[in-house]
Amino acid sequence: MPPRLVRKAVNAYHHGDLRDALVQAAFQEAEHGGPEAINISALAKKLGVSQPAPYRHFADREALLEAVTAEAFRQFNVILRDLVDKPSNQSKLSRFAHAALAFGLQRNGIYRLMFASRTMASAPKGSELHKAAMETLALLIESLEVPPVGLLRERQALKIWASLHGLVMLAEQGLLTGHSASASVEELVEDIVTEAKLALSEAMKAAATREAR
Amino acid sequence: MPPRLVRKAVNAYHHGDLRDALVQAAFQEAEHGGPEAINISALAKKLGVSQPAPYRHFADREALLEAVTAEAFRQFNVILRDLVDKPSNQSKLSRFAHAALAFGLQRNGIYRLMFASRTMASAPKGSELHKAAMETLALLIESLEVPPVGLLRERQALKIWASLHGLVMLAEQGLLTGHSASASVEELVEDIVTEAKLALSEAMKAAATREAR
DNA sequence: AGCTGAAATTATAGCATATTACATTCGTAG
DNA sequence: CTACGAATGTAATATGCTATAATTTCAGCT
Repeated sequence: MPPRLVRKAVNAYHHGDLRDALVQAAFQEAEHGGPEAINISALAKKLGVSQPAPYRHFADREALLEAVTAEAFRQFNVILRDLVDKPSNQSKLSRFAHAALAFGLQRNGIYRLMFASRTMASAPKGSELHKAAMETLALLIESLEVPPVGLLRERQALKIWASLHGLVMLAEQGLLTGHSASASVEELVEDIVTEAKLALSEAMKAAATREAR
Repeated sequence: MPPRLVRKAVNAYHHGDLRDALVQAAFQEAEHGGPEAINISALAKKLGVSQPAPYRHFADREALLEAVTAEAFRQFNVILRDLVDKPSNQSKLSRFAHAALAFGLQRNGIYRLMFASRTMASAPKGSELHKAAMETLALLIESLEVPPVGLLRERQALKIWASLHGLVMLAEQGLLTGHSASASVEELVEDIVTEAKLALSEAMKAAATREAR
């Protein structure tokens, strides 16, 4: 990220830092209504500038969404980083999982922007956005608290990530309320964590055995 | 579904069965470009009717999407049903998983319509759409090939569904390509199936023990 | 033959994205 | 301290899509 100079200029004509204001305002909109709720015209009106003004800072709507998504990942990663670093009697993985779930469910609009819009999908592999998402994965891997053994950790992490992400998505879509009284999402997450730990230790054992041959 | 009478009338003014034609055409569009690609005006032009004509059959764009999504679930369920019924030397679950993954990746646009658009999320619990989705879950449960023990099957099924779904979504978003040469999606699915079977048999054993006390 | 309702049509409103041409301000080099 | 160019804003406008209103066409019934 280029460290965009923040200008203090507060006068009628020049906004001062429209770019940042747009990202913040768009973030708020997405928080409630998801990606669809981000409306350039409405944002411009809200910030007291003309409709075309935002286009001075973003090539198109998609570019704004990209910036907002990057900001979202930054916030998400900060939450997870704090949580992985903080000592606790629960396992790091368990805390990671529940935090990710909570974020996904409570900050639903933002989550969809991050993981269920075309924005991420069209972000090239080396982009800031993609790197931010990979940072999330790195945090998950760290939360596994096992030494690197080949690609084993990465692989387990991907499966856990998929599980958690899928759970959030299905819950959002109202698809978890199976036939009768079904398990709560929280219980399912706890299950996932437990099973993942089991699978991980099994895999580590197997790897150690192969090593010792 | 009411069995909508299909009118043969083929004349310049009345289309004959515009409703169905719209659903089919919209399905095709979604297949390539996803939900966003469904454009009422364009569909009308393509089918040779005026722009407002579709509104005779669908209250708004969302209603059309809903119908297309229902059709998508119908097709998905047919595929899965065939596959679960057909005898094979692989496990039903394994075939289910790979088929679901293939559908999700190859028929990406349709899959997003089904699982990653607001359409499903806003479908009420008793709606045709919701029931169609629950049918998918029922098929997954069936593919587990275990007797019903409390809500154990359902719970496991939900976790597997979440894993598979999450995997498809992450793959679509280009988020599975971890650091170095990462595992292929197919391998991850196979892992998931294996771990699920293990967890399931463990859970069954535990349940049997509780029972015997 | 004429009535009626379903299914179209034409015309039009409204809104959002985006572009173009013009205006204003800011920082800075002379 | 002033002139100038880059940055940032405005006004006006084109385009595209959703949606509604008023009107027309046509098939089937009586």
